[in-house]
Amino acid sequence: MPRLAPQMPAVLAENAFALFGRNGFDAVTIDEIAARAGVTKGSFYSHYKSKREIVLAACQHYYRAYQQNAHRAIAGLRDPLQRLRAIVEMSVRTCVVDQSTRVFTTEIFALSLKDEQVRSGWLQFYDSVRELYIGLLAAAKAAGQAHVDDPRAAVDLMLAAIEGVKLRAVYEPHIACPAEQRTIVGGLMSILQGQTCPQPGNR
Amino acid sequence: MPRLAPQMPAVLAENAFALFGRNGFDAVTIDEIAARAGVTKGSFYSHYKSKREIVLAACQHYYRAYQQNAHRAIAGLRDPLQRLRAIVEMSVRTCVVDQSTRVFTTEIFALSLKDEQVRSGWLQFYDSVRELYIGLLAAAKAAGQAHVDDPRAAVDLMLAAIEGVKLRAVYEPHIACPAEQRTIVGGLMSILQGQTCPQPGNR
DNA sequence: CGTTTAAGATACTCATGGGTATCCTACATG
DNA sequence: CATGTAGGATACCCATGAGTATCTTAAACG
Repeated sequence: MPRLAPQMPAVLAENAFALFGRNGFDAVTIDEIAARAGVTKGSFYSHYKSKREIVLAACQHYYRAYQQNAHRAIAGLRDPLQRLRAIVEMSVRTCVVDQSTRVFTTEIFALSLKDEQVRSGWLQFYDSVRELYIGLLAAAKAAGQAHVDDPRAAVDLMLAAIEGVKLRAVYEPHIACPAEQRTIVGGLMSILQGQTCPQPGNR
Repeated sequence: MPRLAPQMPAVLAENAFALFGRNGFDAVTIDEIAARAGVTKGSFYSHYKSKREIVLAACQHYYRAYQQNAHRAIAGLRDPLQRLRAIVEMSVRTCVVDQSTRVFTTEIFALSLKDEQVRSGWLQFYDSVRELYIGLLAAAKAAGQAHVDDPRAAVDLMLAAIEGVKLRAVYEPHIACPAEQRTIVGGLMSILQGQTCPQPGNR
């Protein structure tokens, strides 16, 4: 084992993620990824054996970062409804407001239409997120803070709405402003809680 | 003006749409589009001057088809709530169930991240759809069939949910089954009507 | 202190596909 | 019936970027 490089695969994956999130998968070349990580194409291929592999690695990088954010967001909170709201707010903040995340996930959708492994990776990630939400919602319901019949259906619909809002943000960047964010979080929470639906400004 | 070809641009656009909806923009070559329309690349370029132009034409083709479907769906109906429900059902049917539409719109999202004209075209389309929904919802509200405070916000959230459901359908094809469709339509309607939220099976 | 080994650099190959140059052909017109 | 014109066909160019072959270098190890 020669020089300095056990962390090189991770460094490449991070840089690939950053570039993919700015320009999309196709527009980013191996040379760019390698250059951004401070190496050349030759050594890139001694860590990853194809472009597809670095794409998969970048996806894993994203999934891990999301999970960390999620658990950090609810770490200090005890109240079930507060925990639910905190994670919804975190999702809106990172998924909707951050341009790079929007681009990256949009690319994942496009690619997963053609690549089974990308698709199954996303599905696994999505399932874990869904289960997390269902658990939080069930706890809120048990505490009498939500009145929805079928937590699973409510979570599915709410997650769908988040994805849709994310797409809309591509076209209407004003969604990123705090007031809009609050409206969105309110609408999403009302889907989860199962009462008075999208009425802006229900805190 | 020589032979038979005033309809050639439209023929090319239709065939391009079909291929794009199956394989995505990048994977489809000009040769394929031309061949499917019964001509060769040379004559393709006498109708469209770049690949980008045929993509834009295919988008217009899609937008027009959607509008036609929408107005056909509500043509014979008088009751405001029925009209609203009919168009939601149509959207779920064509957007969520049809694989080709899913692929095509996903590609539009990915491309509009990079192409201003694609983005503004979609935005215009989206606005017209939104206004249509808002009008229908306002009518339903006036008839006492919906109780939402802000129809615009409700429509935005509902449309976001449709987009999200469409993406989910890529990963979970069982969404296409009639029972799931009914659940989804029910959830979407409850967002619009502004009462008891996602409870499966509310007709 | 040489030998091994793998990270890294350099310089290629080569398939792909968008775009173009050019020729052909049929129809409309005078 | 000649001629101009535009749709259509054929053959080509060429930029791009993934992947590879091969050389170099420095750390680890006996």
